[in-house]
Amino acid sequence: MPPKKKVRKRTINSDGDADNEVDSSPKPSLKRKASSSVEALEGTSAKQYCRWLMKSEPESRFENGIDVKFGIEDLKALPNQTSCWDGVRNYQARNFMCQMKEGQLAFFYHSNCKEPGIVGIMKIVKEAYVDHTQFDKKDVHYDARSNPEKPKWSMVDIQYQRMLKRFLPLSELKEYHLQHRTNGGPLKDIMLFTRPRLSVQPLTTEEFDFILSLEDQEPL
DNA sequence: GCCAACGTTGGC
DNA sequence: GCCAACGTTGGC
Repeated sequence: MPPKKKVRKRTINSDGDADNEVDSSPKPSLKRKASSSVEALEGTSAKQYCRWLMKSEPESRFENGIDVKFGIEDLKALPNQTSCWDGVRNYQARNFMCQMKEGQLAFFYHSNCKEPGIVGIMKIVKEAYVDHTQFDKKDVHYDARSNPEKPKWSMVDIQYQRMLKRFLPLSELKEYHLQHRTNGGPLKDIMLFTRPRLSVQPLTTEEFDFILSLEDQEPL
């Protein structure tokens, strides 16, 4: 088992079923099947997702008396700088995690904090497997409706890679997003703003590369 | 702490 | 299957 962490990951909800998707989003485009191909992943456009953005809270916040804080510094401090990304309780987010392949990269995003934004890069080191915290009554993300015979929730393991050369604030990403929406550009459809509450989201390589290039640019 | 957006639940 | 009520996310 990877380091046990209290990772922040979001959301509670329930129902559904185990491994086949269930995607409650009323949203038009994303309709996808559980695990399958990258192809299945993206609704209408032919975008390929092989990069990710994962949110976690770097500041203390107590849920049922348990601190859910888990920032990039916490990840860095773990043995192997590796952790499981447990606690995701949203079908869309789970389904995206199930699409992740070993070796792919993800941005570590700090949410619900003073300075929300992207702080670093991590790598998927273990593909989706059962999130044991769903059966742990003491865990913040315990899900009484999940059955061990048919677990509902999955997680992946991720490993710290590096910090970005500079912090990329949400506000700056938003400016680019708005700009690109008007004039065209790689961030015009980025889920960070089109699906603001999704805690695990895919990025196209264009989106990922553009964001990464910002670390060498002056802040807006 | 507020609150908008939106996902989930459950009555019908 | 609709939809109102409720709960959560997360920026501000």
